[in-house]
Amino acid sequence: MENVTMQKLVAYCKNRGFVFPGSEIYGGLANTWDYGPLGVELKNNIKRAWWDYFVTKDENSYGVDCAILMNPRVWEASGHVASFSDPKMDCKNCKTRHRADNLIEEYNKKHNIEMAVDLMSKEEMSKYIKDHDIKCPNCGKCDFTEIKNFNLMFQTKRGVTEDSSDIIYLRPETCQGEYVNFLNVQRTMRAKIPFGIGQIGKSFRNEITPGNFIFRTIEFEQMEYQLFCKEGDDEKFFEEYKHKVMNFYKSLGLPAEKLKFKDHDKLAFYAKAATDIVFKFPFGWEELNGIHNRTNYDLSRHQEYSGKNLMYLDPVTNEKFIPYIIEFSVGADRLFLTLIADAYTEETLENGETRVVLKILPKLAPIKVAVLPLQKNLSEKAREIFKILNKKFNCDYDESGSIGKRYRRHDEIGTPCCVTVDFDTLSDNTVTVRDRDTMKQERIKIDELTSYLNKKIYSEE
RNA sequence: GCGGGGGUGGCUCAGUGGUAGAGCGUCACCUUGCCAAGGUGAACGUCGCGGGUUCGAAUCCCGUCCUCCGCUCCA
Repeated sequence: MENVTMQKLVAYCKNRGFVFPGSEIYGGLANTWDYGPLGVELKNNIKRAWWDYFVTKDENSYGVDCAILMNPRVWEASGHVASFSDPKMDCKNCKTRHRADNLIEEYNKKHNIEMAVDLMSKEEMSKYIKDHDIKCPNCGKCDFTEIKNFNLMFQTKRGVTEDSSDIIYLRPETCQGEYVNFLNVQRTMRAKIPFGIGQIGKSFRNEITPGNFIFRTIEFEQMEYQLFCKEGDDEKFFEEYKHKVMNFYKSLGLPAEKLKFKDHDKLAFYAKAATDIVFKFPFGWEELNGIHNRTNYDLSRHQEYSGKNLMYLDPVTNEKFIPYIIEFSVGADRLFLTLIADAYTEETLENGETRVVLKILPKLAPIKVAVLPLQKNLSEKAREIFKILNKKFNCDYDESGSIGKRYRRHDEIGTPCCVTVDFDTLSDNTVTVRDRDTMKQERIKIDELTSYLNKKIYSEE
């Protein structure tokens, strides 16, 4: 169980209908993945659990669902246009990669030259490097490839004519939608600070090196939450939410020993404090969830760039101020991987055989109940029961193969309960309910089946 | 982006220039009274894609895409 490899997880996800490589029949498209029939159920359950926990069941939280395409000025205000794009080039001699602007700045510093490197075009930078014989810091040769701009934001064009002024971006994070709607939410919900806005939606990043299956992809779904609070309360809420978020992951069944906090060594320019919750993936401890104290940077910038007043008026004290923001963010895809990696289990049975079990929390399981006739000539009764249960639960009906084989099939995809119909069912209206984890069986009356399963699948304790 | 390995039925792979294979899985029928039993039969491949060499290419050459490992990168 400890040595589950990524290779195994990818194969499992593909073979069982959780996740397929994107555009597979055309040879694929790197770092895109499609969720299959079981995957989409699991992912929806994960999103629902997050939404319930942070938005629906929190009195001071509101949800939004914002447009992926936003006015390009948003990304100028956020800093993405300026700092999400790097001029990169490779040394032809030693094959290392460098940022052209950094090399020029270092050179200028050494030679006491003052100039605005930010304003140089890539052609100018190339020429400058050649003219001044700026050398590769790794091997000492001056022999570079052309400079390429790596902009981590995907661009597209609005309008039918191709004009550079029509460039718009696919959002690289969802939170700007919450910021620009801060006043709309506050006004319409008559919200008082502190309050929060949550959003689940797709984001896009032209990552240079994505990888590790769905851990880092160029298109991904974020679940982000912004708490708006008063300056001075920010540190208190930062601490409070760190633990609230950690408790959420534990409530999904993730073990404490595979989760820990990790403070950032260096902070992003907008942040006052940043802590990650990291998870022990098969490829090491990596970020699952980020928590940031973004100060009033975002709303201040939007106030500056939009020219609109984004001050909050405290109705009690009549103070006016720009709220501080505590943000936490997790990828739905990354949480999906986390849960699958943790739940995937290969178990050795008493008879020496192994079974694969997806030990996922029942409420997250893609299929809740499987209805299985012991033999095919019991299918009429079994289908009757299936029809009753399928109104309430995501159910599967399976009559092919031996009963043991069908149990194993459902263990493998995490189905918490199997309902087996046998000949006694015809006379006494009871069925066998078999538990995924313990493999134990109970005899339950059909009348009581729905409430029995409901309790077993959705009870929190 | 760089270096190296790889791409053949759904999966794991064999096949070094001469009629595309195996195991597992899937489906049908038989059998089967609770934890991957067995039998019979069937379906599924333009060998990643494009071009070239050749009488003939899964096999040799070129390009390209995808993938794995390492580096680089990841406000």
